[in-house]
Amino acid sequence: MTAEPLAEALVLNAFQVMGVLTRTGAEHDLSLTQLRVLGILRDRRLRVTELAAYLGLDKSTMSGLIDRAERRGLLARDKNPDDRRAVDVYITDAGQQLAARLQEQIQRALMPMIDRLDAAQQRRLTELLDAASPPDRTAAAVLSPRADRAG
Amino acid sequence: MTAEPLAEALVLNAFQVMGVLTRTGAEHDLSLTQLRVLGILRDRRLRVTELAAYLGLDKSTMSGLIDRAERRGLLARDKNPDDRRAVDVYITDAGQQLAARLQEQIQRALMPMIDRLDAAQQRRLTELLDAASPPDRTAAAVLSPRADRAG
DNA sequence: AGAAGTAGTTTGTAGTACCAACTAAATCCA
DNA sequence: TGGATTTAGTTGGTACTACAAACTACTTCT
Repeated sequence: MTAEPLAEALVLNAFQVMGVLTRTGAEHDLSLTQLRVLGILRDRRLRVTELAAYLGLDKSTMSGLIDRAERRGLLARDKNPDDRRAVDVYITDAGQQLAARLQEQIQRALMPMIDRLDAAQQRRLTELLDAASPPDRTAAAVLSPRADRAG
Repeated sequence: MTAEPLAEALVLNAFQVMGVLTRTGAEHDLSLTQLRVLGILRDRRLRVTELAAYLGLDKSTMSGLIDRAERRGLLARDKNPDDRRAVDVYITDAGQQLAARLQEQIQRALMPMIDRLDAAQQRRLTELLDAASPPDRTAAAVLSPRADRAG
């Protein structure tokens, strides 16, 4: 009782969307985190620590995450020429292709939800979600590159 | 291009909400999954396999999850009297209290998002999210008990 | 130049999640 | 009825995720 119904709806909705992301990732043997990494690096080259900051993870966690993605040929490391302690991480062509395929697939998988609304409702929902979103740059891009610039 | 902006908004929003849930859970040493288990069992007593089905997890995963929650005194097991192969899982008083506290905390943590909208917008967003949600009973309750009955 | 700080990796531990193999109990069927 | 099959749950093995602490290499500060 007195439960904030919008909070309820947001949480329920988030679980549904995360379910889509998790299942889509799983089809390609990617965890949610790996999905985010791929999405973030789609249009950026970042240092290990920057990447960790985007994801809110420890740098030691990033090391392993990058190792495994690198072994799969999705990401690669480069020594940073300006600061020789630093390591830049970037997405490979194979990673780029996979990211594009994931984007399509995620959009397709979200269509059942989207199609329950007519065009006007879709526009309105988009507006309201955008309005509710704090301008938070740690919220990772997962679909289009630059998604997190929109906030 | 041709990127579905609503898909984008839904994903971004989902990450923001999941961030809140993850952080709130972490404050109490609960993973997202444990959070969901607690939410689901708030008003239900389920067998291990039913619980696994709700969460989309393997029953062997459930065993471990329940073990750890039981060790912490949040859940308990009971032999099912009707089917002696089956094991019922239920929430303890301590678990119930923790779940209530989590609900409050999650709602509070979502307020920054909610407060960006005025009352009419909040109502509208709730309606649209509900309208977009497929009537999916595997989408778990996390806040109020019975959240998943609303769909 | 030496001290302090920063970037990233490595190591160790715990939790999550799967699959395959197993035990115990229920159901099927013949 | 009584053995074969199916179902419920646990156990054991493996891989990934994540953190903290310790460590190396490099940079920056004084």
